[in-house]
Amino acid sequence: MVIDHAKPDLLAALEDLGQRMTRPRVRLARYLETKPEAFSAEDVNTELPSVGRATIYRTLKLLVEAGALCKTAMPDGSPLYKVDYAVHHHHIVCTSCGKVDEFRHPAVERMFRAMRKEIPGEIVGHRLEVFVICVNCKDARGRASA
Amino acid sequence: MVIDHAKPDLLAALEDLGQRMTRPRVRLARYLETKPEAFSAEDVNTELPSVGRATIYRTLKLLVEAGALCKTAMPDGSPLYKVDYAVHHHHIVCTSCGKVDEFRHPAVERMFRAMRKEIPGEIVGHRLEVFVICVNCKDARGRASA
DNA sequence: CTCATTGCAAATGGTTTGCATTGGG
DNA sequence: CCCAATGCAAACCATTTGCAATGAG
Repeated sequence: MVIDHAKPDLLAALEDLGQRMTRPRVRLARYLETKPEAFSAEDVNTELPSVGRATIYRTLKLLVEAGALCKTAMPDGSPLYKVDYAVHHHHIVCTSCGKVDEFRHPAVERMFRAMRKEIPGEIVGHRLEVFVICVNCKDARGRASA
Repeated sequence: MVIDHAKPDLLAALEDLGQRMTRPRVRLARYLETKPEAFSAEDVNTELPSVGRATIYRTLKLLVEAGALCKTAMPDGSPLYKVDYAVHHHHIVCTSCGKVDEFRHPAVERMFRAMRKEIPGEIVGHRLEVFVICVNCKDARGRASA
């Protein structure tokens, strides 16, 4: 059910939006494509000092609009970005290490179909996140307290 | 499926947490109990000038911990509070007027049960919001463009 | 009385903006 | 060339915090 990674193409996504291929954007795209894990805007700002903070925020927003990146959030609401590997999915966020996995499950689609029929008004979107302590973090705890 | 309102008791919730019943807290609780709709912390700060901003933020946090208030968010992530009327539920947020309804649906519980079996790691929480254009807003649009 | 709580005002921190400069097409 | 895009620094703004004064138990 957890979805395997596929190759993203962030530059193509920007091109689709009719955006110019500037040097900072290419740098950002290349950098993000190497990132298997979720990250915050500030992470990028720290790890990619050759691109200005404003450009990072502006480009992340573009990439989310383009559907190449998705924006989740920790339980406290602080935003988390992740390169988008699957068409339609939701997120499993480890509250301990911040790792984000994508998942898809028939029960989820079933649920939304059922709700669509019964909720008054027009459904325009949704947000679904599952918070976990991932197996790695769980193991680490076991070891620490042993 | 949309849940009907019942009477909340915010003061009791604070008492359960072993908190003192101070004047500002009583004022806040009374005020919130009259609010049928969702609100932001800043809304309260504006509409209840007799209570300091810091106390408002501190008390809202307490009430969320106590389970008397729940914290949702708009699609852009800006937080929204709402008096909690049902035991376990999720939210339908109108992106046009900000109205928040509570709902509960067997398909939702089924979905989480199914996921619990298949997700690696221990599930510690979740977030589910459905964004809609509510019937009122839809009507208003129809009238405007007619 | 004592210590939790308050309220102010200042600090914080992530995000956005104004504007002169740069560089892609 | 021209205008979109950049980068810096300042502005923003919701939220948090330090601390002296207050008041609940």
